[in-house]
Amino acid sequence: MSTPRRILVTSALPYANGPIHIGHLVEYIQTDIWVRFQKLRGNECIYICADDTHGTAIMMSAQRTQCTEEQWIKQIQQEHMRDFAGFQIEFDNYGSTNCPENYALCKEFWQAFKDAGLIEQREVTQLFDDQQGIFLADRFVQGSCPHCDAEDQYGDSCDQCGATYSARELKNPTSTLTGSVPIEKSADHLFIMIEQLHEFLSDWSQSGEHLQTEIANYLQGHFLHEPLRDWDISRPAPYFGFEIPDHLGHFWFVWWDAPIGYIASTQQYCARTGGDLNSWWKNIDTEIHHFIGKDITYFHTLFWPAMLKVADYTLPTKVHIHGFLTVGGKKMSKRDGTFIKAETYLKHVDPTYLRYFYASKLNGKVDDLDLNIEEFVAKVNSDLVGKVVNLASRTAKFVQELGLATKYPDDGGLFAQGAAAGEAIAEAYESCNYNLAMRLIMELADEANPYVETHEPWKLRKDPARQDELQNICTVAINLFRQIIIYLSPVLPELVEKTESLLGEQLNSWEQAKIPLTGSPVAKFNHMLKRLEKKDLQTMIDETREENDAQAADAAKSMANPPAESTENQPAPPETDDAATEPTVDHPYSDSDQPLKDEPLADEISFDDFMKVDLRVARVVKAEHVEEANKLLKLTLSLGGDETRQVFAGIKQAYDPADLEGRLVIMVANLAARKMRFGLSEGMIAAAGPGGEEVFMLAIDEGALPGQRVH
RNA sequence: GGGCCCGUAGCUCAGUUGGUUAGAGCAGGGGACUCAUAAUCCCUUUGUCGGCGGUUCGAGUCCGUCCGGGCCUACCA
Repeated sequence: MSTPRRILVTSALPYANGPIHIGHLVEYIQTDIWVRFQKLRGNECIYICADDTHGTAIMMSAQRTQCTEEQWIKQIQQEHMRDFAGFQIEFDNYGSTNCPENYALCKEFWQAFKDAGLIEQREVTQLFDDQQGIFLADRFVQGSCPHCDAEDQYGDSCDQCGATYSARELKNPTSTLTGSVPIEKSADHLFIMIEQLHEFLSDWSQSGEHLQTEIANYLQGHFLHEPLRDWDISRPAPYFGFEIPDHLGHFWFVWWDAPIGYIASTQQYCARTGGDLNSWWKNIDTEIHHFIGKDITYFHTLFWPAMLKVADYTLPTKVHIHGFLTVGGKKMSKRDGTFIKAETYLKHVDPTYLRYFYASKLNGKVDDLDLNIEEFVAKVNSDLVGKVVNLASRTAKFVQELGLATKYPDDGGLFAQGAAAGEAIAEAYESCNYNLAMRLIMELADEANPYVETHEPWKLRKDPARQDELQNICTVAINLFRQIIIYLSPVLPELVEKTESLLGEQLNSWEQAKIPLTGSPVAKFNHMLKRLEKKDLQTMIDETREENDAQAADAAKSMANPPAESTENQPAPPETDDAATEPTVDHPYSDSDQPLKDEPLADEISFDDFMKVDLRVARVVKAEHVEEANKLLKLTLSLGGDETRQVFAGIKQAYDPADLEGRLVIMVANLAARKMRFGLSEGMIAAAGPGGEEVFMLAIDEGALPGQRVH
């Protein structure tokens, strides 16, 4: 065997502003599997992580719950660690970016940048919330677009006309924190002139060794083709973070200290275990592997390598970037109950299932991966229960008294074949192509079950003269099972423990899959894995929905000072920053979900589909009762000029014709005419509501003209 | 508008440096078994490999183009 590799592995630091959900878990499970695999192979490997604890959002959360930031992040960290443990994610050290080790390292990196002459001071004018005493990041300001006057736009760009601008250009700006009108205020900021590292970053990122090709292309296309912009690395007080020693009153931006937290957490690991930090972070013989989501790519592939380079630390061997989780083909959503917290999942469903399912979907690419409920159930039950566990469950009890044969019997080469497959499976794990690894392993299970089938141990059992034969058959079956469990052990640690109890043997090395187990006793077989029931998943989803409803109700109660909360980050691990975090203000209204239940959303359409519908502003020039009709009014609509349409609208119980004449409505102008009992209807009026008296027509703001199209 | 990724059986996907009649699992259909968690085993149906054009003796695999899906980013690439 080759000499053991020395490998340091990290997952992105989860932001200490919200709970872990199943989207986060894609990454932590992916990483945990990789780490367990490396350890199983005999490599020296440590898994390092920590909570990311600094920044404005944390400050706001602490304020809202009326505790100190330290109290807040401590509690969140405990929740995070509890949830990770629940999913059998095993860190060698789990720290916090808010620790003395991290501060010291931040200073060291800072000094290196100063020595290299890469820091520059400049004055920046920003909007400032006087009431809160805080500078406002773009996403914390709302106002009207300076170009098209669209209302309620954020401070960076307009989602109506697409214009980009600075927050200071917004008309009638308000702070989303307090609702007050922000003022302009200047402050000094410190910038890193990262352009000076351009050549290094091009070489490093384009070498083909460290990044997936699509990521390298992305960096080239978006950043490296032009001079790199200076990086604003400081934030003026108040800010929850580390104060910059030689610029008191200013703090390092959270993205400075967050990745350095990887090193700080390693340092804690070394202190605890008597190791040497430099042997991990300043040693070209140590591999460094970062696992991250695609949302934080450029922090880890541009800024972070630059920081390591300047401070003279080892550069990452590989940055493994994964996509987001979708559920049922759609983004996770609170409304659908698919925004499932780790905690909620664990109340209803075995974590083993999710670990296996993610493993079966992960392929080492940046593609998003989908959790489909039906597929989830089918895969887990068919593969794990039906194929793998079944092997033990159908044979173990036959040899409970006999134990395993002392000599491994002739099995027609099955075990040897499984042993030979080990290298291909290992390669698949190594390259994060777990999907392939799972397929290769299941092929082995597909060979093993027919073996049992054709040798019919249940018949031999009844014949006292053929007990040796029975023992041999079961020895083979149990060994094939054991081999499969070893290969699956990075994914399913719990199943390994159960197998260890069954066989009275520690399974902790990949090599064990090459040598059959013989002559040892077999314990009483206990159920290893329940079948996954769809109804358990449904219960979990229902509960998630209820949690969200309750949360919305709470938010409505405490709407006096709407908090800026950012727990709704996309599935990927949200190490976060002011710009990347979308502080989705949980809106204060608690509208019922009934209308959507009554009439679920229609299938998605393309833009072109939408454009087929020609909606027009029209003026009601005449409105009359239709005597024999219960629901209909006969309207004459003008599209301007001589263009008029006769439309029968089912709004009789809701509107008095006299009130309608003269007002503007929205009509579907290109709908095929329809012959009705009372005449021809040449279009429809746009309105909402269940019907009867509850019909509400669309109104349009002053200034719109009949005939104008609605876009 | 630009960039990247993707488009193979009903579903999830494999298809190695282009090479013979395109595969697996699941689902579906038929049969067998009863040790096992209504698990297992055997047999079995299905594909204009998104469309078109090109290179080649030969293309799912290379090139061009178009259509469709996703993501990223914008009057910069």
